[in-house]
Amino acid sequence: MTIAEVAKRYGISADTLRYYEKIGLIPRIGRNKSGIRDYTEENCRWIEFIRCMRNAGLPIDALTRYIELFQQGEETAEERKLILIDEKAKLEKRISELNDTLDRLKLKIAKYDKLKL
Amino acid sequence: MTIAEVAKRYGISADTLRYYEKIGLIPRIGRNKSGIRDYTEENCRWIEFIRCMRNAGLPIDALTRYIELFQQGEETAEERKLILIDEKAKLEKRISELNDTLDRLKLKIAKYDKLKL
DNA sequence: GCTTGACTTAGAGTTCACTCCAGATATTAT
DNA sequence: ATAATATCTGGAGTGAACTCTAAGTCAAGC
Repeated sequence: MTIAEVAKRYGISADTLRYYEKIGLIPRIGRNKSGIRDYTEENCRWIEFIRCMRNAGLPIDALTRYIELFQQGEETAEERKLILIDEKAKLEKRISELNDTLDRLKLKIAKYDKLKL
Repeated sequence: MTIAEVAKRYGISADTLRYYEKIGLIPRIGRNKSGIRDYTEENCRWIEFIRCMRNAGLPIDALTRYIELFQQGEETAEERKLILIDEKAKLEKRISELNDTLDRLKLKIAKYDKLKL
């Protein structure tokens, strides 16, 4: 799959795909004989996963580390799992904060309601 | 209250407090006769509110607009309420996305569990 | 009365996460 | 074969949200 196809599929620019590869946020993509990237389905699954995690605010450094370990093979599975557990805890905390802010927003709206607006 | 005291109270730098004032994210703070900011309790409540909302990702432009309207007086209450309702909807959507990502993270961790790690 | 330290302003600098550009090479259409 | 289009690389540029600097003012302590 070409970079343009993948870009379209996930709504990411080709520049961003190259950038993600450069910083190690997705694995190095294979090239054809003339040096042009050819994305596999597995590459696509990574891209989709990373997009989702980045969108939820997971830090780039945790994700690059995760990829790095993944590429080192099976013996890094435990460390990878620890990263996920750590990020899960942070995300739960974040969601809880957002829920608190949401409650506050609802309360403020309720005050405007009382003014019959 | 001086800028240093407020900065300490909310864990924000004095620079950030001046910056927030400059871009209209908090109201203009009154000065004493020698031009030095003197924060009232009401100013502090704004700062705390804005901090909380910014932390939840509410956009600066929505918040500056909210402040602007607030300073225009009671007749802007309805428009202010609409801003809050709009941001509440966006925040609910965001929380729901984060919950989806959290589920995905849990699922991935569960897979590592199955490998007895 | 002089130094020290907190404050003021305008504006420059920093970091992050892209986003764009220039120049080169490759593929596709005519 | 030529023109148009897509890709490559390294590196420069961008916008958001601060963060820092310089040069100056002011009150308090010695």
